[in-house]
Amino acid sequence: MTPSEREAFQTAFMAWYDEHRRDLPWRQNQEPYRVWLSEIMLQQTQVQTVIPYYERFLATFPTVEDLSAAPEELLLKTWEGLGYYSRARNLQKAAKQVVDDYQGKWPQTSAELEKLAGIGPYTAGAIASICFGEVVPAIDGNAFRVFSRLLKIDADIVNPKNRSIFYDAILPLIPKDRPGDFNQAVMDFGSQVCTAKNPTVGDTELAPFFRSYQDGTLLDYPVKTKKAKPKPVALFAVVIESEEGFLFQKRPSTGLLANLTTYPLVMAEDLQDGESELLMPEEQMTRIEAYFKEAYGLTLAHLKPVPVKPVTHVFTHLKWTITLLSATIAKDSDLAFFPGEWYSKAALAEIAMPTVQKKMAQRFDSL
DNA sequence: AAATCGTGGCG
DNA sequence: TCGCCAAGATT
Repeated sequence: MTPSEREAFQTAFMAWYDEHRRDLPWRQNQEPYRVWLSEIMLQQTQVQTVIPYYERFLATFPTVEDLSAAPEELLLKTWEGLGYYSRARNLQKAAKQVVDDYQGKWPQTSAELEKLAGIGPYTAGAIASICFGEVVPAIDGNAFRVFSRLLKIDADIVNPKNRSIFYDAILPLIPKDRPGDFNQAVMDFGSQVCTAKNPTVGDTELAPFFRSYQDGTLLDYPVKTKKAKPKPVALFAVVIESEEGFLFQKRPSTGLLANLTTYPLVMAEDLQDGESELLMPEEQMTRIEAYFKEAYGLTLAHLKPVPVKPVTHVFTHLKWTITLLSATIAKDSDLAFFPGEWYSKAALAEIAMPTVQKKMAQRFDSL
């Protein structure tokens, strides 16, 4: 873009923002704690989903000090259902960093912000520009879409190496007096006008600036390679009830659904010995009993299928199909080798369960 | 550097 | 039902 072109674009773009700017809870002021929290929640998550979580989280943890001192159980419970749970753990790590390493005063540059847990290049740019006026791009999916279409940038946005191409293209377009507004304008324009499907760029004053719109190639951008589809995984969930309540399993502290609680789960794959021979239902039940004995020292009784449809749940890279079983165990069973415990209905309300567990419970309760 | 890590909405 | 998408970061 020529300098005069660039200036015309900036003027039109900021004018669009001044007229169409969304009024969002995290835009009430520019306190870093509030902006940071919103940016973490908004990673890969839509505004509509985030709003109620944001309000609840702020009410529960009003300051960075409150968050740094929060019990993990309450932290996860407040995050329950939002997904990508490492965000919640990193949120508290970063809160502790701010309190302990920065004496409760937020670092004010994108470079320093990136040292905090869970803050990468996008989030650092967003906070630095919005809260501290740093002239730096905040390159998210919206930015990739808007600027690939504006400038007809052919670089594959999936390849991290290409991020610098966008960085270099966007940086000179940022008005030096309004970097935070510019980045937020990109988000609003990207999510309301320059959308993935049914974009309406042509209805705005910005249309003349969009090179891809001018030549009818708007929908050819951004260029991105396709992702692999979720890999199918078969599991069994064993619903075990006693006078103490239900037996729930706490997942490991790393990996999928880390630290969350579900019915005891067994991957069908872990029941096979050698080759991928399909097991008959009878044989599967026998092996599940053996598995509980070997892995946890627990003896299952009355193991049988629950007569409901299997529960399916799609993650980013996995598709779970879960067959529900029910069983009992002796009430004096030793749980020393089982990573979980009995939960009464009241106790269940206090702990964080992933959506897939809620689905399973709902399916089981539909009997 | 490719894989991992949730969930809800929409065509 | 399915594929794609939504304010990415971490390993």
